[in-house]
Amino acid sequence: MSNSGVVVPLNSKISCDKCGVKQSCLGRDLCACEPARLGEIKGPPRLYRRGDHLFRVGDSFESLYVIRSGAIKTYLISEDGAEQIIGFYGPGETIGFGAIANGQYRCNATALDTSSICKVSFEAVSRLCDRSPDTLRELIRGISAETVRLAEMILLLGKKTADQRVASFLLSQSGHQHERGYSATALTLSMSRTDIGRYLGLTVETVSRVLTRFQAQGALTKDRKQIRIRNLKTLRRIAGESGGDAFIEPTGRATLAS
Amino acid sequence: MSNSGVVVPLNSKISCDKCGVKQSCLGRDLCACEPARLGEIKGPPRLYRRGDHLFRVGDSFESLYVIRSGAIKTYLISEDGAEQIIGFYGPGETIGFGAIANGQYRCNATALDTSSICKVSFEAVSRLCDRSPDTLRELIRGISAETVRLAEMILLLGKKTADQRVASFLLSQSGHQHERGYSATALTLSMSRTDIGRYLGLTVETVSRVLTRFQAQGALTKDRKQIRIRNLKTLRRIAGESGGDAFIEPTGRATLAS
DNA sequence: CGACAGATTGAGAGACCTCAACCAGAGTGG
DNA sequence: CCACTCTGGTTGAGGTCTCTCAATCTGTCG
Repeated sequence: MSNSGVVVPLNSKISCDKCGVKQSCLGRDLCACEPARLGEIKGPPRLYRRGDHLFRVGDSFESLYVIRSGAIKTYLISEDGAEQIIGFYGPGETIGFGAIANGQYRCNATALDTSSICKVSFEAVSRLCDRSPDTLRELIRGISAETVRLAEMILLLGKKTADQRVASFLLSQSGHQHERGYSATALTLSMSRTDIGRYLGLTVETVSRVLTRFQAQGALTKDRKQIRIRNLKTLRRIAGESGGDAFIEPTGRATLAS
Repeated sequence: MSNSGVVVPLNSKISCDKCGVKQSCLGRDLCACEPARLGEIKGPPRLYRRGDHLFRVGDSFESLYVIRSGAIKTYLISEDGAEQIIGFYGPGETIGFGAIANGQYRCNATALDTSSICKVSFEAVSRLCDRSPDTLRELIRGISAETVRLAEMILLLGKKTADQRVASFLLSQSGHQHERGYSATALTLSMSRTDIGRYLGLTVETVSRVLTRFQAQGALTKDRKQIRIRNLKTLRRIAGESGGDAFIEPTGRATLAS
């Protein structure tokens, strides 16, 4: 796109050097290798507002998107109009991998919050890969990791109860926030209850009820999008993760410590 | 299938030239580029019997596996021991992508039938990628396509009814068989009802009941693993695919033609 | 303040699961 | 050849987890 920075209050001259997510950005070496053509291969971070779309199913594929800040969801729409969220993504993560295969984006991507996103030309990344094995390895590892995440999502949707799904989701959020240097127990969710449901294959009401029950059981406290985990071990046990003194009643629903 | 007509005693000298799936095999150019080291980078096809494992979760990653013939399933085991099948794979398909990210296989893979499989050293493929952009593109496209398939699976598990799941599954099988030059309506399933259930997030009983109902409705006839699709359009409508004169009752279950 | 979207809570319904019995075909061994 | 076993598939009855429908509540925004 343009380097002129009209749309965006962000400084178009922001250097990749100082970017907070550069260590996980596929474009980082592009800056070093082809600084003169930077504008061509990797636009300046653009700002998306809540609800803005990065791309939609069927859009022709040009770029991967690297998230500098904010939160993005990707989703599919079923024939009868229902929305299934495929993933929530945050700073440092890259989206758009599915489009590589056939030149079209295969899901929709929209901002959950105001987000700063770098568009990275896939053509440029490909070129870079020819010379930089590191970049190539990073790209392939990124897509590979995504397949693992999706497979685990399939396990969750295919086999887990509502309690397990919500607990797993919270633990996952906790992990991500922790990785990014935030508290592992004081979560600030960027998505609505509705979106949590659309992600976990549950209705809003079920999500709400489960959270309420978790709160009643002392596993967490909640206030809108602020979730404070009070008992990580309990959540782990409910989620069915090992390491949480896992104990699942043979008959079904996970039980809390008596 | 086999070039020589003999199923078992595979000749280690089998040439990639004559391989039936060479057009979709990542290793195909390895033969041409490094024929002298072929045995090192790409073993001869090995035969796996029903139930044999190609790899398990946690095994250290060395190779991708290209299916020459037969059928493979990949699966995960949940904390409480339930098996969720992630995918069924047939001739020409490559598995093991998830292991690239962190050097360990992240799912289990086992043969559903006697299968002929080529192990392709990932290290060798990587090396080849440095010189062959085509191979690289193929590798990346393969993984990318897998993320798309997994995302669609998530949509199925998160949003679809048992009827829709089974219908989608049958249509998918139909498509694959058709691609491979077989009938699109006379299906020979390589997996058990139990495995279909483990794939679709349903119990065996539900799968069985749905198939029985489809048969009663004239959409198909079944005999063990032989499924003959009698009305493709009806199946498409049930699956909720466009192009099948889609009509879904607002309240829920898809209806058949009256 | 009124309108509105998001979240919560309740009551009832339904799709799928669980438990259980029964059946069919493929081996196995006497 | 015929029990016998065993695995996989089908069918039935009943239970329940989650959904649907609906009402209420809360914080936000104009």
